[in-house]
Amino acid sequence: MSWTDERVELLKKLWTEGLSASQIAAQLGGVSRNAVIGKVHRLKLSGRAKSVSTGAPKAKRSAATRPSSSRGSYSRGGGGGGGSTVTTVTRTVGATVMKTEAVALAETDQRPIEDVVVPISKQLKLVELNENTCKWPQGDPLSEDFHFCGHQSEEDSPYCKYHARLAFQPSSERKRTR
DNA sequence: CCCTGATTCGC
DNA sequence: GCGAATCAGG
Repeated sequence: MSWTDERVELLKKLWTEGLSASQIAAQLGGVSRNAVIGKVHRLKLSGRAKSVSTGAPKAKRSAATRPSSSRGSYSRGGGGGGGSTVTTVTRTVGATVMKTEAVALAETDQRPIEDVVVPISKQLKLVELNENTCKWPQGDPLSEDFHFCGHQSEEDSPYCKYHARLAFQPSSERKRTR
């Protein structure tokens, strides 16, 4: 996956909105959170809402300790999560703000899709969408290549583990209060 | 252990 | 330029 102009714009937008790197990575699809962070740095828009303390820089990164081998694949797996079944996607297309609501059922019955979901053509590449299929939308709902995650989801969750935590977790906001 | 961003460096 | 590996922290 390359960084097209559109993808970069979305990256900037989401980053500015305060989404985490992993969230953005999932939204963009096809890239890891590291890729997102790396791109963010290259675009020189790391700071965000954070204030950088001036006067006491603690840059002590020593890459000399990094092993020169051991390159592997990046994969994640597991299960868990569960709760909400409604996903709201808000995208800005040109000068028009589109809001798409996708209702997904985790039961043995899923019909409401044909009524509420995606204003585009039919179900297009709407895979099978079983109760064990992750229903996380990927891509632009207005585009032909719009599709769903489709990965195996837990029986109690409409999403796979990765998307599940992205869907209902305040992320950074959940930092413990003390 | 889960996550977050930051940095370095081989490609 | 890209992103995996790694670090440092919550």
